[in-house]
This record gives sequence, structure tokens and C-alpha cells, in this order.
Amino acid sequence: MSPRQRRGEETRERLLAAALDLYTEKGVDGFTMTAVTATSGVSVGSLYHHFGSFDGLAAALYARCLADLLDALIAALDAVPPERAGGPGEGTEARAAAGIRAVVTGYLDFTREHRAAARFVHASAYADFLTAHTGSIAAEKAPRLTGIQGWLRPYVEAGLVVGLPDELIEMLVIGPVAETARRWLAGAPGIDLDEASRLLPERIWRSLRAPAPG
Amino acid sequence: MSPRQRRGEETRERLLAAALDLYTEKGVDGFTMTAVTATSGVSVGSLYHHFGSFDGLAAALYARCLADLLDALIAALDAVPPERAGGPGEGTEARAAAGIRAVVTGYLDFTREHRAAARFVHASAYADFLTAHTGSIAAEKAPRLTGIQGWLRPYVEAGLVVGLPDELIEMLVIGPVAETARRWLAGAPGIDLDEASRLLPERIWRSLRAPAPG
DNA sequence: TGTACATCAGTGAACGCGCGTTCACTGATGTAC
DNA sequence: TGTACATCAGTGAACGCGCGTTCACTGATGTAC
Repeated sequence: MSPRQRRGEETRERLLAAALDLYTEKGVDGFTMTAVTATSGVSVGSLYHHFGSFDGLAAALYARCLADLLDALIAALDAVPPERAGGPGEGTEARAAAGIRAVVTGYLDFTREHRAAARFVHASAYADFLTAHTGSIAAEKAPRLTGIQGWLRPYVEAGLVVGLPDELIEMLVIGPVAETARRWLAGAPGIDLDEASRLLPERIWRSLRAPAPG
Repeated sequence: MSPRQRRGEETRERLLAAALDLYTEKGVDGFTMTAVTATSGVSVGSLYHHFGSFDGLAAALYARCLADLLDALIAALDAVPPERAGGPGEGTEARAAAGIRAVVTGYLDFTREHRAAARFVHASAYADFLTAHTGSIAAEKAPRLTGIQGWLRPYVEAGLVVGLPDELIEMLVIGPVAETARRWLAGAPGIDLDEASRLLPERIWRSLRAPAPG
């Protein structure tokens, strides 16, 4: 797990960076081991020493990009201010809505600012290397996802957010945002990230808000 | 465009069917021209005669699967009953909600019943063959999408559905559903299509419903 | 109805190419005493 | 502080393989007169 020598870490970084660059500039067809070793200047044997196979490198890159994306969402949630001491307590509907807004805009901001990473994550959804490296990817993903889900739980328990299964809540929040990001990344016309950031949070919040009691 | 001989049509069908089967059973890594010609029994030259290249065959398969999916949504919308003559007129909120429900459940039903086609469509989102065949794919997609958007327009104009750009409306409807389908197709645990069909339409409708005036 | 001919459909061997992987090896680093 | 040694890191030639594509060709079908 932990690197024993610093230069090893540098080599891994060079390989991952070259791989992401290549994917971004040449697409999946240009994403080959030959190209990665050529553009990174790292030897084939060294790649195998660190990642075991080309699929292993792809999986490591995916895990990192996904972790960066989820970390951006967590940071956005952490930046949601608590309610003022004199005002209504924490756990209010306004703060829940702010949290949803933070996740939605955080996702779209990440897409805009880390286009290459976002594209690699989205495009690899059905890649064969994922099924061969499920474990190491889940190890990066699961704890972060749990943290995000935990943020919302108090609001569900307080009856402010609809009590759906965690997976469906995730679909309602991430679905519209991921689809928007996907189309924007694919260059579809008529998709505007700023417009989406402005208009989607309110509508997504409405999909989650529990009906007023009575 | 139109086939001149019937046996040509049969050959195209055999190739497309073999390609989809292969993709389903072997994944993207097993989706090769060699494999398609081997399992279909059609010669390489014949494939080139009809599709021009292997990418051309992939694009044709994508266009067909996408058209089938959109046709299923259109059929679901067509099956939404008009309001009773004695009751409130067409263009009521209840009918708009029924239309959204029809699209959502229609998408999930298609995913369940045409798993191979649904998977191919979702997995090809960033495939290189798409950018090389944008035109022929748009020709299949655009008119169907326009029809679906047209269904909802009267409800937007009547002030029953929020007046967002068509693209964002599409994100709110298709986003959660497509994400659900994608995870289910990828075999993610905790995703239940029946549960999604039961619970998502109501929440998606809430995200689209215009606020009560005043 | 018959014949000539253009077009559509289909065949499969052969091609060069770049792929991912292996392996025997050298060099660098860290540690034990 | 110095030396021996195990481990980590890195090299690049060579391998076999299956890929997508081309091409010269034969056979089937439809049409004009």
C-alpha cells in the first residue's frame, strides 16, 4: 500500500497524469498502454511494477478521479453555514435546502473545473476494468458516500426530507446533475452549466422535500 | 437508404443482432468485428458492403436501440387516457402528472424488458463511433424527442409545469431514471427497478410542478 | 416469355499494425549490525 | 561511520495475438426491351 520510496510515488503520478491527459485528448481509442508509456516517458516494466496491468492503472485513475469528485461534494457540504445561534436551530428546512444546493452546484463546479477527471469518471461507467477492480474502487467510494448520506439523515429523521431509500435519494439528487454533466462533457448543444447551477437546485430540492404535515 | 433486395435486409438484421448479443455477453472488450462476423456467419466483406466499417455498424445499432427506447416512451405517453368528458378538461395537473409517470415507468420498463438494448445505449455515451456518425443518429433521435417535448408543452403554457428550458426539464425527468437504469444495468446492489417505478414518478413530478400561483 | 445486362449482395484470404504482457536484467534506496 | 545485503524501482527488447480493413472475385436479383 504505502510507497517505500519517493521516486516510486513520482512515477505513479507521472503515469496517472499522462493517462488522463491522453484520454482527454485522444479519447478511449487513444487510451492505450503504448501511448501512456510513450508520453509519460516511463518504461513498460515500471508501469507493471506499480500497477500490475494496464487495467490496474485505469482502475487506479478511476478511483482517484471519483474520490476527487466526492471530496469536492463533501467540501461543499462542509461549507454550508450552520444556522445562526439566535435564529432557528440546526436541522431546519432552509439548511437542508442549502445542503442540496451545495451538492448540486459542487458537482457542476467540479465538472467545469476538472473536466478531464469528470469525463473519465462518467465515461468509465461500464468499462471492463471496473468489474475486475471492484474492491479497491469501493474502498475509495464507500466511506465518502456514507459521509454525504449521513449529512442528510437528520433532516429525514426530522421529517423535512422524504423518507426514501438512500439509493433513490441519491438518484434524485445526482441523476439530473450527472446527466447534465454527461451531456455537457459530450459537447451536446443547449447545455449550460451555469444555467443548470442556477435552476436545478431549487427543483431538486422540491423533489426531496417532505409534504407539509396535515 | 432503402434496401433493394430483401436478403440484404436479412443480413443487416443478422449482423445487428449478433453485435448486440456479443456486447451483452462479452462486454465492450468482446465487441469486435472478428467476433461479430464469426457468430453471425456473415462474411467480413458483406459487413463492409452494408455498414461501411465496424464503427458504422456500431452506430447503426446505437441509433436503433435509442429509437426503440424513445418509441417506448412515446407509446407510454400515447396510452395516457384523456380526461373524462364530464370531468375537468384536458390539460389538467393530474394528466400532466400521469404523463410524467408514464415516461418514468416506461423508461424503467424498457430497461427491464430490453436489457441488452438499454445497456448498449447507456454504455455508448462517450463511444468514438458516436462523434463520427452524429448526423444519422440525430436523424433518429431528434423527431422522437421533439414529439415527447411537445406533449408536455401545453402544460407548461398552462402554468402547471415550471417554465424551464426543454433541456433542463429533460434532465429532471430522465436524470434520475437514467441513473437508476445505469446502476441496475451495471449490477449495483440496492437498486430495485420496481421500487423505483413506484416511488420516483411522484418525486419527479414534484420537481416539475409549478408553484401554486399567489 | 426470353435474354442481356447493370446493380446489389456476398465471399474469404491476405495485409500491416499496434496491442498488452513477459522477462532477464541493472540501478537506487533503505536498513541492520 | 562503514559495509553487506535485501528490497524497491526501473529498463526495453521480444513475444504472440487479434484487430479493422482491403480487394479481386463470384453469385443473386431485378429490370429493360
